[in-house]
Amino acid sequence: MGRAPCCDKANVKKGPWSPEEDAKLKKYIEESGTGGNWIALPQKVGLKRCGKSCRLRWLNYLRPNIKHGGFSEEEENIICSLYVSIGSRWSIIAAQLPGRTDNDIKNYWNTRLKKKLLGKQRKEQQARRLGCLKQEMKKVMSTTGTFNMVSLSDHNRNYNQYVIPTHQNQPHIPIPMPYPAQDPAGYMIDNNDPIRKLLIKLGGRFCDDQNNQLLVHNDIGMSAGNDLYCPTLNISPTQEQLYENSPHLANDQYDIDGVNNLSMLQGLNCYQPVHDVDQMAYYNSQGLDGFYGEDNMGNNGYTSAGTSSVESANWADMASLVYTPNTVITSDNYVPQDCNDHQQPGRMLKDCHDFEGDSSFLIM
DNA sequence: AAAAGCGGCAACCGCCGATTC
DNA sequence: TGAATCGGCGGTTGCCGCTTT
Repeated sequence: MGRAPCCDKANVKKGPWSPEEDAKLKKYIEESGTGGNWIALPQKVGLKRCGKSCRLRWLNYLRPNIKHGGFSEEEENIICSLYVSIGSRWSIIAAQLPGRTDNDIKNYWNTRLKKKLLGKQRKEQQARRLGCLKQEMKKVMSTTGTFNMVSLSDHNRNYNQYVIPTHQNQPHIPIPMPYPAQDPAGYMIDNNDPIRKLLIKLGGRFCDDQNNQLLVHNDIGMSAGNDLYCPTLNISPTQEQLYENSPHLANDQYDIDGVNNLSMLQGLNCYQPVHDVDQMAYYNSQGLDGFYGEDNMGNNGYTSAGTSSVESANWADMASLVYTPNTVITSDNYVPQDCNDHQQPGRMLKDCHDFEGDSSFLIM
């Protein structure tokens, strides 16, 4: 048996709200409240609207202290940081930005931030390719004394195989972003950082929380963002042990069946906040290689549906902006737990192929 | 000047969990 | 206990205004 509709669709007005409707709804709610029943509200107010529509209008537009547009740089940073950490949980992100609605943030991300990030990525990639092309031309000229397009394309093809890894060749092992190593003046989050607090609340732990490093064993099929794990130990706790360490995982509102919790936590590991959008792109200058270029499906940066790669970017794609496999392991980001010595300072993370398929990860 | 294309954003849709009966 | 109902959420749609051709 299907679910009954919340309202009589035939007698309900749709589309943009008129100022009169806004005024009616606002006046009623300010004087009488919602009464805890949105479905019955339109009739009381005298509106031919669906209750859900009233709720949405109130929450997204009419309620007091709503801010529209003009996102500050700080707000952008928070959105980006949280997006790569917890994905498209707009209501949670909105809760960290007073006056902002989840709808606003979602729209802002989809129309501005996503493109801003990927657009910068593409520019850098093009500049890099151009530089390499020039180098190759010089090299060919200096060795052969002459130059033709055939030799260039041969060189360039080899070069591309190295520089632009296909999805198939990309290792699936991210690493803590080496902020202190690469940026000594880097942004260090302290215990009062609101994002840190939020992520801890959601079940994450930080590497400086040394007494409470939390290992999560993911033996459940990985979904979006499944690349995000930091292999650490060969022995992983059971889910019961996990919940024992972190009971809120077992009973908070996000714990649906264990799968969601863990997939959510996959985005929380190695969490580092970003200063700004530019910095995100900077630290991941190779994170989207192949994204705009020809991928191993021969899509030339476009999906078969004709959607641009910008549009098809998903949570995992964005997360890859933060966790780059080409990160060099340093003494600062080296995870001390034994990984059969695969993670050694001086090695690049992409060399740690043996860990593909390992399903343990550490919340850093 | 008009048509086409594009981007931004408000609003809708449908699913899911919680609550009520 | 399970069906009905509601609230909340994220994804998607479609309108509208601006820009480009």
